Amino acid sequence: MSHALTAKLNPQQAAAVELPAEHALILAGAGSGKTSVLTSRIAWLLSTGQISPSGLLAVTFTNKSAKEMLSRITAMLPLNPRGLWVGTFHGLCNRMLRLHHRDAGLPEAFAILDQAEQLSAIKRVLKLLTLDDDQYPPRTVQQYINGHKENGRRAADVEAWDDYSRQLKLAYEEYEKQCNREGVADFSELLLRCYELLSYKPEIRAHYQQRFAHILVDEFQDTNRLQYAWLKLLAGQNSAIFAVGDDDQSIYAFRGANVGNMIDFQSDFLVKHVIRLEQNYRSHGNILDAANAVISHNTQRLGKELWTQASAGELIRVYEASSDFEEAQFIVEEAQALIRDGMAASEIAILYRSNAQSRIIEHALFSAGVAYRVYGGLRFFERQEIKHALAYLRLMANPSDDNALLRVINFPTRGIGARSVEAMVEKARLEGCSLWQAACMGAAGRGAAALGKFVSIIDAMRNQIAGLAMTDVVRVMLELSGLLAHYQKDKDGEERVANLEELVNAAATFISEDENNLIAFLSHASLEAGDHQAGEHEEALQLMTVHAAKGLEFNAVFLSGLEEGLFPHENSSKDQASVEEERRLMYVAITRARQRLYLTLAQSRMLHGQTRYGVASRFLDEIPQVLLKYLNRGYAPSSYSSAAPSSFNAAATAKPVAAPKKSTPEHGLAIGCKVEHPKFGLGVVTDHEGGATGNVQVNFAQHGSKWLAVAYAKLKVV
DNA sequence: TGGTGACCAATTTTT
DNA sequence: TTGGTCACCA
Repeated sequence: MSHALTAKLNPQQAAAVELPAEHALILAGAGSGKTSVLTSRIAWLLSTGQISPSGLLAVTFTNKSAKEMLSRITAMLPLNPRGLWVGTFHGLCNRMLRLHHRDAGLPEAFAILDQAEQLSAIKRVLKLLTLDDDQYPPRTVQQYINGHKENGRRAADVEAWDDYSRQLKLAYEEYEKQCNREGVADFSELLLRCYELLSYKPEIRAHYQQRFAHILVDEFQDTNRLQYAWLKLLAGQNSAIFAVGDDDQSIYAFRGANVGNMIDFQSDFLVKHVIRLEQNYRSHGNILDAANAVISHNTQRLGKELWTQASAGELIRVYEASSDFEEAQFIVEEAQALIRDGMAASEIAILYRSNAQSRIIEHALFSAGVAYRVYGGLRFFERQEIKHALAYLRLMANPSDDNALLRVINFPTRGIGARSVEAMVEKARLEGCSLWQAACMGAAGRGAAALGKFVSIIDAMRNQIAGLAMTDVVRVMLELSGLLAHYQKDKDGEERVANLEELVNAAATFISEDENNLIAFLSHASLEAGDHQAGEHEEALQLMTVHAAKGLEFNAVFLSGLEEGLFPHENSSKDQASVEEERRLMYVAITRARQRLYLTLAQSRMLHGQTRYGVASRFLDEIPQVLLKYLNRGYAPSSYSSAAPSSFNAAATAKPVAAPKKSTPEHGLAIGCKVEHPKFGLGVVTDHEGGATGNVQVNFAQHGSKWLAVAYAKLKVV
């Protein structure tokens, strides 16, 4: 068995998989088969009978990688995934806290606040303390609180020397109290609370320490201090931690990731086994050479150099555009050439340092009629209508969830205005009770009837759902709350109604894979906000930030905006540490490409409404010239057409490509063009979103402005 | 109670 | 340039 598992691995990978049950650090370079090693290790441990499934804990950062790991393991071995402790840090902490909620000092039905909900909870605290928004911006306070939690500090542990920090500390204290009163936990609370559970309850700690003989950690370079401390508590005398990570891909310091954990791990745990996975299975040689060259400029490294058995491949193409507009044009036409040559659009990525850069590229793509998909944006459980629905569900599960109550008390509107809410908040404060209890006591004056109605709606919901399946719980809620009716009445509510129906479906599928339980469903909704965007598997160009591209790979990658101030970003070019982080980001970007890499920059760029003239990024200079091929040497072309898009088949000499079509999109729907709709008549295209498969906004002469789906609306260019 | 205009700030983001 | 927030008004 063990032979079969390691047969496909290289010697370093195999060595890692078959390490003895001792602490180990695996330095896994980009594209070195990290996930295979992690899952093979698990499969090896289980199949050789060294541990039972219950003795294993594997932790990741994202649900995506947790799912990936789980599906790979269950593909190798017949296991019930539900019995396995494989999940995200937050997911596993939540699981532990649910099991021991009493010992953790949490109500059974505690709700999980996401970032946005935490922010509104903090705003309430600041209002209560009458702290000025300008001096104490809610976002700053949020960072302050999370920062302390991620370093294991409760409000009581925080030092305050001056008035300002005393106020912040006070806000933290009050926020803690509020969360406890309402029975809610934010994301960092899940970790901190679980950490405290393990440290204050020796018998629980001992139980898990004994149980988890093997703890495997993915993306170890991304762990923060608290996550590291949690791992340290969880690992007992007989546990072995198998940490996999890459210090060169540490790009999340800004949200608390501490690469230093890799060094601390080695000394704290007296790690004997450090294995480097340096053979890369993804990229051609030139791309790896460029990546190695760039990252070698960093001083703080554990040291690692990627190599490949693959050929050198093509040179890295550099294109210097005269403007951001022209840069976008170049990328689009070049990408079209690649697609024409047979490359799948979904195998082509356009990367940028900051989201703002996507606009102009999207515009160019749209004008050319090329399908594309932008990563980022709202996720399913973050949509307004879904948030409202979830708030009702949460209120049903836990009436003292004031956050949830405030969100829906007057949505759909039922005549409970700001003053009534204000009065209720004041009442709750005086009585020291929840808003729900205050609401139940009724109100004086005109607001009384409306408030009574709200209370009876919630009561009715709670009475009706007893014994119902999750889907029906959601249905009842949608009916009684009036949410569904509200959006059905709304002329632009079609999509929202569809999303609410999708929520019913989500509840249905949830039952099949988990227990039929409102609380579990709500946790699931908070911890897994869902897909970033629909149409993930559609054939389209992939647009995303370099951060979002981590972990992904593409046949061809366009890395745009290689200018000082953009990449490295100007906010990160002052001190060495942040430049090194930017350089790691560059390293991540380069190593996304399998076969072809384009580096593009623009001499002028529209930034904050002003034209800026940039200088080439220092990272460009850090790549050996021999690896680069300038597509427009001698630059400053008025039009990029001087550089003919080159064929994807590297051996072939660039074949002549048709002269670039200027603003003649294949579907003909560029902004400003006149169209005719069978029902609405004549109009002008004024805006668009989502590419050729997305929507266009048309201002119709007779019927005003409307958003229409390109694919369905029978628009004719006139 | 929702809509409008002034004003300001402006990486990267998972859970 | 864009987007978000906020005060003010019908």
